[in-house]
Amino acid sequence: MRKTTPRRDGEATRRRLLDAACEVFAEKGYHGARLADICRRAGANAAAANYHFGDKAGLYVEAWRHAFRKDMEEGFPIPENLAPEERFSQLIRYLLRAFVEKSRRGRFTRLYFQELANPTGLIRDVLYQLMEPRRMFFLGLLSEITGLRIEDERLLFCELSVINQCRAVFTVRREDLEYLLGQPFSEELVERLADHIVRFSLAGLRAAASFPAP
Amino acid sequence: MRKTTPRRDGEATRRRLLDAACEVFAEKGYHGARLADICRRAGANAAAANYHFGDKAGLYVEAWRHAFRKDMEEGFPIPENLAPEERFSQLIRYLLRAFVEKSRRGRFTRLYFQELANPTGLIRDVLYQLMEPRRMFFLGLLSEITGLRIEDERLLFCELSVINQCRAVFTVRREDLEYLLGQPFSEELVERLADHIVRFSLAGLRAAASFPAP
Amino acid sequence: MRKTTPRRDGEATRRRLLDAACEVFAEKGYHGARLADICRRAGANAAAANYHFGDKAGLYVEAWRHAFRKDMEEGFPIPENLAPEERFSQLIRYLLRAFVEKSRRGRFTRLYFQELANPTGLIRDVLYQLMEPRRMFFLGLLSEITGLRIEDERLLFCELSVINQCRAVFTVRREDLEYLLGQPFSEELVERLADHIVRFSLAGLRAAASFPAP
Amino acid sequence: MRKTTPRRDGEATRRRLLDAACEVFAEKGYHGARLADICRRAGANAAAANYHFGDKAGLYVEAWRHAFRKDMEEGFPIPENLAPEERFSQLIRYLLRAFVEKSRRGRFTRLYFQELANPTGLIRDVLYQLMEPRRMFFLGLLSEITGLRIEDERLLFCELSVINQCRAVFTVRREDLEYLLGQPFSEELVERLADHIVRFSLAGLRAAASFPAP
DNA sequence: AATGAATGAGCCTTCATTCAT
DNA sequence: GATGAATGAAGGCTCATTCAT
Repeated sequence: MRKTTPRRDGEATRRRLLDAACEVFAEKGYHGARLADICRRAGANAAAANYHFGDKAGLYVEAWRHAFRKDMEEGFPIPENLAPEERFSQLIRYLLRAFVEKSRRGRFTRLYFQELANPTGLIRDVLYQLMEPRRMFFLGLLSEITGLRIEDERLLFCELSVINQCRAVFTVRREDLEYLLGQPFSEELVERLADHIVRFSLAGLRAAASFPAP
Repeated sequence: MRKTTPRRDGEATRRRLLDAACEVFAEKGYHGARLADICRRAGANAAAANYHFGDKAGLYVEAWRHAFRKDMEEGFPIPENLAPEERFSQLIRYLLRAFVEKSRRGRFTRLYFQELANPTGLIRDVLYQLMEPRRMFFLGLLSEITGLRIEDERLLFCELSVINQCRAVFTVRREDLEYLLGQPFSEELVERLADHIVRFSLAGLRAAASFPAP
Repeated sequence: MRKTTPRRDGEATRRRLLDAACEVFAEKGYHGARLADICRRAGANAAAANYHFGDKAGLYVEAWRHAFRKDMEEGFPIPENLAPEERFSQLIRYLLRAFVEKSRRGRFTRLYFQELANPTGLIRDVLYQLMEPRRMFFLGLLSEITGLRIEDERLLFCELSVINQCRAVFTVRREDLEYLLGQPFSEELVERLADHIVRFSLAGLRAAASFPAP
Repeated sequence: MRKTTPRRDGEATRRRLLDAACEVFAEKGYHGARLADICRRAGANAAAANYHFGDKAGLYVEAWRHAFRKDMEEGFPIPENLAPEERFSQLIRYLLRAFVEKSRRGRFTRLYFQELANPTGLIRDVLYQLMEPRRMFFLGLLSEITGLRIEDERLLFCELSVINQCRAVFTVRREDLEYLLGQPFSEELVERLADHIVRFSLAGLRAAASFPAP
């Protein structure tokens, strides 16, 4: 059900701006993005962004919230009754597929990795606070697999190892990836890469867990 | 053999510019770096960079060559008679230490990871051609460990997995890293992280190798 | 008699806008004042000012009329049976106190001196025509004291001398005043300054009167 | 004597910019002045100001220094062997004449009163520190005349009274002045006004001095 | 009567680049 | 060989104003 009368179309413009901002920020990063581009893509005046969001930084933060909110509503579509390794496997696939998808969720994930690659510091609060549940979900999963406690440095190292393997797919230019792998980019390639990361990481996790704590 | 009389001290200025460029590009990335900063740090006029290298892109490419050349002359200081796993271990440590070091080699490594994080496309040739021997050295090592051939997709995936684990240290902001790991940054932390990556990756490599080819 | 039914509460909004405009214009001057600030302070939409008054200049003129009307209704609360020197003394004190007061009259006086400091030319008519009675009152007082006729250049010079001594209090930044006088601002300070201006000016008036006309 | 080779004409441009800045700032005040106007009037590119002075604020400060330096070099051309009242008289005339003059000194004085009318806070240091000798000169003169010590509040009040009488001439619009005085502006008018201020003030000074300290 | 939304003109500033010396 | 000087393009932002409802 929609509102009977979406107050004029301010809401619509705002949304178009946010959508455009997500796309452009995800594509070019914060500094690379041009406010004019975003407004043009949203079919709005160059001052529209400032009207709705105060300034570029404000738009960036709201774009994050926008992308994140949509994403969170969906949640991880992972059955809870599976073995942790299987859930891990599905999670990795889920993450990597987001890269290929043109969906809103893909956009969010790219936005996320852009911020990781070039931190602006603008959304530290949003990033940390809103990501915390996701991160805890992920750490919990790793904890189940390894038997290590969440505070254990070894577990946190593992988190880094897994996450950073995934990051590559989002931050390397497609043509560089193609060069490195010696084949054209394809959805199947991403699937096989996801398989690899799962195998590689599950073995790594076990090895890390079997090692004595520092 | 050198030229008998390097014209005036143009050579010296040029070198200072290259050194400064390496530092600044490594620190801020291509787009974040300001030509004026580089020239100031080199103790040269703001127009010096353009005079010597044509434009910003030219300076960037030459800075790469400069950093790379210096780095290559030194080569990997890894004894060849060790077991491949041990050489792998030393290599990872060598890479990560470069992050902490203020040395020229540290600068190069940071430059490298900056380009990975924000590819400019400007140094594709330099990157690929000049990196090839390094990359082959690394792939050869992985091949020795896994028994997989260099063309094998599984091996290339492994390369990605290992490299990208190392990338984090260079591209994540120090404060974010401290947040994620829940402890202050220190050289010892980097050492333990290197240990982790070695263990995690060696297990991952074995797992990847034991899997049937696609 | 009022209109029986002031259309809706348009009248109320209009008045709130005028009040807010007086305050902000008095505080920041014409160019320093932001239409948005005024509307916000009036609890109205940013377009309200233009709706009611056409544009910024229109609002300014009306704000003047508004402030002035209120002020005039009250009139100078100075007993007419006192000696002219005593009335002069009370008038000066009355003016300077307006600076300290948060009252409507204080607001008007600040508005007035703002216009003197940075003439906009927008309210020349209002300023001259509406101020004329006040000015005549003041000139009459000076005439009584000096015995000079109102058209006498010497009297007009005296008017300038007295008025401009008062201006300082309104147009100098409080911290500058504190610097110049070497003491913190206080109501007592203003009282003593008023005393000084009265003494200084009465002596000056006499001297001016005793001088031969040019 | 000039430098043999004024390095290119950078110095010249810089001076033209400063001259233009003095004029425009003196005319419109800091906020009213447009950087573009200044550069255009100096026959320079719109970015030239930023090249030479960093930003608008920097240009403003330097314009002050520029105007002030020239002014200071000349100094007050007042014979020291005259009676204090006579020196006072000459000083007041000197100040007011500056308004009429199109000379550099006139420009400086207008700049000064602009800042008084609309303090930017940017040149507080310049204003206070560099003005201090002038102010001390003036206070010393008032002290000689009144016999009051420089710290005496009564003397400081007198300073305000005299200075603020002079301010009017600089901050009131010429047409307003003509309206108030009922005659066209002329150099002779300014001379007579100066005479008046001298007489008015000397009487006021004596009166203030004869009054008991608070 | 009043407002949310949108716009466009104009401003300051940054930065790579060019030119004359 | 090197530089001081200067420039133009472009970006973000502010603010009064207008439009449709």
